[in-house]
Amino acid sequence: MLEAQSKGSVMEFTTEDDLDELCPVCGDKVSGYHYGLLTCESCKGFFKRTVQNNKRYTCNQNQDCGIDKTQRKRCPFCRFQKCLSVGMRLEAVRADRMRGGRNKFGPMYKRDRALKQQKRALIRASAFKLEPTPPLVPSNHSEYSYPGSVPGLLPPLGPPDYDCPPVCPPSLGVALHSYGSFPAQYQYTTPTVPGRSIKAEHPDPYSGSPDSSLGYSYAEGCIPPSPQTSPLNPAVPSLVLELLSCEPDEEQVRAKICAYLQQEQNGRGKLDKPRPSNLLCVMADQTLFSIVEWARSCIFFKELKVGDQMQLLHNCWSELLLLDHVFRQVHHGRDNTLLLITGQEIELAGVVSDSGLTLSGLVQRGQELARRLQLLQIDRREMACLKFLILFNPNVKLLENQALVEGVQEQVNSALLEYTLTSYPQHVDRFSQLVLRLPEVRALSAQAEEYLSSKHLSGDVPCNNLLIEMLHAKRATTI
DNA sequence: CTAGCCTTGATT
DNA sequence: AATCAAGGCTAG
Repeated sequence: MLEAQSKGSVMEFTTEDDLDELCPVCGDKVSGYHYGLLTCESCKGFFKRTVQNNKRYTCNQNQDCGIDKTQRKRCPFCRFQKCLSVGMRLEAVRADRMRGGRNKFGPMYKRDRALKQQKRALIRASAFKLEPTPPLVPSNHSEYSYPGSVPGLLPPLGPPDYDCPPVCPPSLGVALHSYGSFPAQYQYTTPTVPGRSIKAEHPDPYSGSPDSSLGYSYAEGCIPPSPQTSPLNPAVPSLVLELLSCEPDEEQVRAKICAYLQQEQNGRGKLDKPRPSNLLCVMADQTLFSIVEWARSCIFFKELKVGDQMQLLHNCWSELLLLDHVFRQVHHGRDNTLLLITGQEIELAGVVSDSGLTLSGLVQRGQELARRLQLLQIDRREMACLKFLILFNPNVKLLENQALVEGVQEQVNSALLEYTLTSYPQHVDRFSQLVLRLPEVRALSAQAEEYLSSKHLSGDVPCNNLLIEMLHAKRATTI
């Protein structure tokens, strides 16, 4: 506990991992991530046996038996119900019984870890400063708050240390390829699936109905009373959760960009101070890199050939960039300052007065957009969906795999619709309120591109970078 | 059946 | 080479 006093680095003691948590099914000791979440070894085995062998149980009581470490053996029916209700994933049980390797939940586990760690850090932080203010963010829709946005605690642009001095080659092609070419992703061919209705681990993205992604059929009479998924989400469509799990870790992105800017600053002599506009440009450029990184690791997107990926990104990079900015302002929740991706705040009034008419107009329209989304109390799931709707734009022509793009657009659309209807039933036109923002995003981003282009032509934006490359590519390829 | 321990193998 | 979540094995 001595460490905590010297608050040199928050990341110092990441020890005492998640293994001290309790199994959400029975409360036993957790042994790792199993089928979607942290569970104990016995519930892992139980879940596996049940799904693999297509077990059907019945409850002798009222289907509400308490499940704990000592009683878990008593009623397998209720135990399995509990497994499902806490979120264990049927899809993670492999239809072909292939051993080893990893499945598509890998990134989700990673993200979950990061979140838990972040939460612990927040708890520690608030424990040390005896602050009687419970919530950071009034909105109870967002599951996490911005760590960088704690007012008055803005770091001086210097994250701890570490990794990747990003020697970024300013090319989308390189950025996309640096992944290595995607090996048509391993898919477990499911040659002989003995009469079971469980989908393979890697279902074809658009083979089935977007809903009912749990292709598990309950035996007659064993249907759970009403899957009131007890603790958290009221039946969030699984696709929405999937999209949410693709979201990058905000803090990591921030740290990376801060590190880059810091390095950049050290690189040039202390003499010439970079003009603010220049700095913003570099910041935007790095943000764009992070967006490309997000995209290429996204479900569906990573199935596309690099050519198609480039087409899609060329089409929507500025929209995604704009949306990233706007979402940040939504969370930030102050209309007199802008929150930058680095965590810094700048006075809105200053921006407006210092910049030309066009730029200040753009900024203000961005603020307007943020305000409307804020009034809606848009949540992170919805944000994730909107990003996909922008990325998978079926209007982009000449794609090799047009069908996937159209399919994804459709699926995300209906998943978002379902989500808004079930999670905000009192808010009937929420879905259209959300989707109607997209044309605005499109229009505003087009204006921003034009502005950037003019600045580039007049030599005011010296950066030779991804930003500019995208600008040119779009002009060349979009229809 | 249960649950602890073992083997696998893609990913990092 | 290490990781770690899948599946497998087998006493109790």
